[in-house]
Amino acid sequence: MRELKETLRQAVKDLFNIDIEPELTRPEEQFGDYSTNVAMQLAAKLGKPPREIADALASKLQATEMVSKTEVADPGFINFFLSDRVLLDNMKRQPAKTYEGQTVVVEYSDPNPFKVLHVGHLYTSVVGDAIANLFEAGDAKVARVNFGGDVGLHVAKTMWAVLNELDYFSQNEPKKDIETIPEDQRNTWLSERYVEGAKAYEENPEVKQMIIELNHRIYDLFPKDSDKDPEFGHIYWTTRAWSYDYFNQFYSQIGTKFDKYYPESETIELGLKTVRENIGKVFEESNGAIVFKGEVHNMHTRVFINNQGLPTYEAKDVGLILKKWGDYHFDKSIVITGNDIYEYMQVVLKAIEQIAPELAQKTTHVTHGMVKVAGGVKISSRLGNIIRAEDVLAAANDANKQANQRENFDVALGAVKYAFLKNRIGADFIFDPAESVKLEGNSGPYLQYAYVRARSILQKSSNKGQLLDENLQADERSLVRKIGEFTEVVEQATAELLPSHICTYLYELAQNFNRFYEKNRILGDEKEALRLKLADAYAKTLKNGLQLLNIPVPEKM
RNA sequence: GCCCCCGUAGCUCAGCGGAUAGAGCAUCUGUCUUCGGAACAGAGGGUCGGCGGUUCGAAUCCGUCCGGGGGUACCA
Repeated sequence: MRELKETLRQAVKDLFNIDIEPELTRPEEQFGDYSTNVAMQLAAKLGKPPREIADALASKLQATEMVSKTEVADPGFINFFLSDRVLLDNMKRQPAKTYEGQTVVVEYSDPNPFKVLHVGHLYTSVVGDAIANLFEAGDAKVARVNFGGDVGLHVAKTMWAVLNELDYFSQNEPKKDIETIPEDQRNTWLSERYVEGAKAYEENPEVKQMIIELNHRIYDLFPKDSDKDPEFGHIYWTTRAWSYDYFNQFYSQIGTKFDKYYPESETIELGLKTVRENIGKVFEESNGAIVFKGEVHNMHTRVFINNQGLPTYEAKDVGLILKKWGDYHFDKSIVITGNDIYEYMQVVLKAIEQIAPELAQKTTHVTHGMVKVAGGVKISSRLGNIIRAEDVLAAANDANKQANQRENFDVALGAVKYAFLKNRIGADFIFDPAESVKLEGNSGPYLQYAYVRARSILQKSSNKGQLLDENLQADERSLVRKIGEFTEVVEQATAELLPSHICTYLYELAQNFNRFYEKNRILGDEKEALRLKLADAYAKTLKNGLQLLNIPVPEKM
């Protein structure tokens, strides 16, 4: 409420000749629509009791068009009650265009080709989508990007097992053709190879050596040229394509769409070049490797180029940040990852800060916790004791089907997404697929259903509703007040990078409406016109909010 | 050892400097032949991990201790 803040600032200036930035908060409903603590802040400065200051300010602010009532409460809160007119107008507000003209790059999900998508990928995809959407709501130009390791030791491990499976290490001729793997099994088959390769790498020194050599051979395929190492190249490029197909298919299933994939292979050249150019300035040689000494910055040392001359993840990340900059010239770059790589990223960003300070300064690293699945989802030991992303969705879908004797993937997906999003980003949390689809209480389906109900009422009437009657009764007023908070919540969620605020708000909003709806008629009531308008504003807000979270909004369930 | 994150009701989590600490689930009690009840109303249940400090005011900020998780040179 910019206007109210201005009025307040002016009043403080007039009365006490002090310039302050007054704080306006949303108090509990009983206390009013907005509240300020300026009197407490000024008390020490003025040497007066806060209550006295509050009284003076309140009487000065008594009668304005916006505010119908001002109250002072102990120890010195000033509470403002908005007029019904203003409250009704607030329902029409749009989120502030805080990021107009800005470009925001959001990187998330980041699965590695040749490996399986697990719950963690599902989680960061959901959270990343929501954060990206929030910035779009603030009018930013948003690029959703995805970084993944198509080169590196994990790929070499997979390729070893692939070659082994295709008889490349035996005397048998001819070798098996990669294309003979049935299409619907390809991705699982490939993920199993990774687990196999990783195991062999640990257990068999001979294999370990082969894998290390394969790693070089993979790097040597780049830059891409179909004539390089043709037989091996064919297998690599074919299986790599399988992985990206699988990713795209999965993302489309959950309604995610990336603007750009950054395979690690595309960041190597720039990463290596940048690190090498800065040896002696930022990086130094140590035991044959190129490292960044973090200790002077109260961090730890990390290797950027290993003693075989290959880039580690660190050098690739340097390349990635520079690539992103070249592609987007972003105002803000957000990278969402698990909190296990917090310290790692601190070091990388510190290194980049020495090379391109403005890029480090524009980058925000959001770290999230681990999703611990409570039960009801199978754990795949063949794929390395992980919970696959697709199994989580399947479990939610089954639970929903059982509870409702009917399949509706939108509901299952909404349940999972909401269960993920309602938690504050940061700490580990437990996800219970059965609980999330229960459709009661604070859940995605509750909100979807709330929307469906409201739409159903609206569709029964040809009356579009009107705001003729501006005398709101208590529960009408409460609903209007809540709807009007939406844009503020969106702005806060964006600024704090916390979509969970939207979840909390939407649930409170739906409860508010359900309470109203329980006690009052809409259709056929003498206040039908007003109430239809409220129901319409409510439904639209609910839909906007769910769409911001990228949760499906079905019209019927 | 050093660094980072987490510890709020039986369980899962909100709240992150303000007014009696909130919700969902679970337990118990009501409403109820619905504008779609996947709802609504109510009850019980809390040393906000412990101890200090800062502040008019601390679950929230700082210090310290305890408990859990993660990171700490050629993995990502």
